[in-house]
Amino acid sequence: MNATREKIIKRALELFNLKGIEYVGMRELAADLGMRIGNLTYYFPTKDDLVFTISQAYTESNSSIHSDFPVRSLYDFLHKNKLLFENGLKYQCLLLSMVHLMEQNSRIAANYQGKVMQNRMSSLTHDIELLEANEYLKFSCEDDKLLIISSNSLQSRFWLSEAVLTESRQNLALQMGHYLTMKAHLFRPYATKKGIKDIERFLLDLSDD
Amino acid sequence: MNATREKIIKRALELFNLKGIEYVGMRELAADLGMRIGNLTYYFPTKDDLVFTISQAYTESNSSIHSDFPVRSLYDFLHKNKLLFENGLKYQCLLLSMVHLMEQNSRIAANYQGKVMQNRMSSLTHDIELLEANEYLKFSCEDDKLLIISSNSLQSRFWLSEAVLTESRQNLALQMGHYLTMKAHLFRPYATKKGIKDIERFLLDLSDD
DNA sequence: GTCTATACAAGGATAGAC
DNA sequence: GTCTATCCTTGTATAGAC
Repeated sequence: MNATREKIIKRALELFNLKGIEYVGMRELAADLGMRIGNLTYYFPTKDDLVFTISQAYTESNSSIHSDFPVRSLYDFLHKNKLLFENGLKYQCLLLSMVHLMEQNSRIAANYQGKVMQNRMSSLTHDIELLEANEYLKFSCEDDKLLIISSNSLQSRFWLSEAVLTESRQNLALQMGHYLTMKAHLFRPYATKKGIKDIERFLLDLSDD
Repeated sequence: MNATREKIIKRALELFNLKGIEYVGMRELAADLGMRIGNLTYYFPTKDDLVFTISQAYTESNSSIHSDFPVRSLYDFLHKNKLLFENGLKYQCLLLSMVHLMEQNSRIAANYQGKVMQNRMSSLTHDIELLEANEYLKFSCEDDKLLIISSNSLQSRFWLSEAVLTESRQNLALQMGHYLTMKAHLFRPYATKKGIKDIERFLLDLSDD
């Protein structure tokens, strides 16, 4: 629990979120923290190490959300997604540079393509199948189920990227509600009566915020 | 119609698609073309100019598709989307760096946020409303329509990014069918009987390829 | 263990000789 | 139209002071 190290991580995340990982230089970050580059590289030998550390914090907080909020109803599922979206917003720099990080930062790539991606997919599949078993969702064929999982995954990963094309990096929080509504509507066609009630309750929550 | 200029554009697009715009240096491109950097900058003063030129070719080819293929049925719409996906694949480097280009390349940003984005949205809205009028689609509320437009837009922009996270940059063509199927399924819940027939015809086309 | 100073390589950009 | 030389910025590496 090194104080300087923690301060670097905290401030780096702030600047990365504000301007984008690629646009914050190590010298700039060091200057902002009132230290020299050499000192920064003492804590993080390379920029990739710093970004990897931040990415670990992100995946860990995501894991906590998954373990802390078991999905029993469609409402639970949508609510959990709201928490995941909020967490994504906190680490927006990672989601906005996902493709590049996976191609450039070998530690992130190895970690992500290893367990992170598998966990992500299996927990999503598990949730959907539980909602089907509990009669919140109903699929007319297996294809529908697989494709909703797939398009849900895409939407979760890239809503922030889409939002940046409309608004600036600084106003993303304002658009979150729209993309959560979109997610709810993705599931609506496959919802049972019970499921629709949950969706409407969730949408009501959103309009209250 | 300068031959050298055209050769540069052609080869740049190839290398950018292969490795990503950010990972192909001007020196590397020059060497590949058997010329010096200075000569390259004679034709394209900055890398941004080169990328902007490529982006113009992309938006122009997209516009042609829109004007050459008027949408009369849901099948037309899906087929047009297939052509747009194929064109996106040809210019994958742009779609894979969209967010960064919009934040970094001021000419692309100005152009895109000006007419390109408006055209994109208005032609999509126009198509959907025509399909509704011709009874291929039916929406129970206005919200459903707006949200399908929105999520369709997101899917079109980021299917390639999602594909890269699963496969390498080199094998994206293989995944296109999956994302076209996903698109068809996005519209399925809102399709009339007539619409469903079109969707099934389109899916049949896909499985033949 | 913590930090400064400095050097090196690579990439984009620019001026000017031919 | 082509090429050399040079500059600036960014990531990275290392020697050494305290």
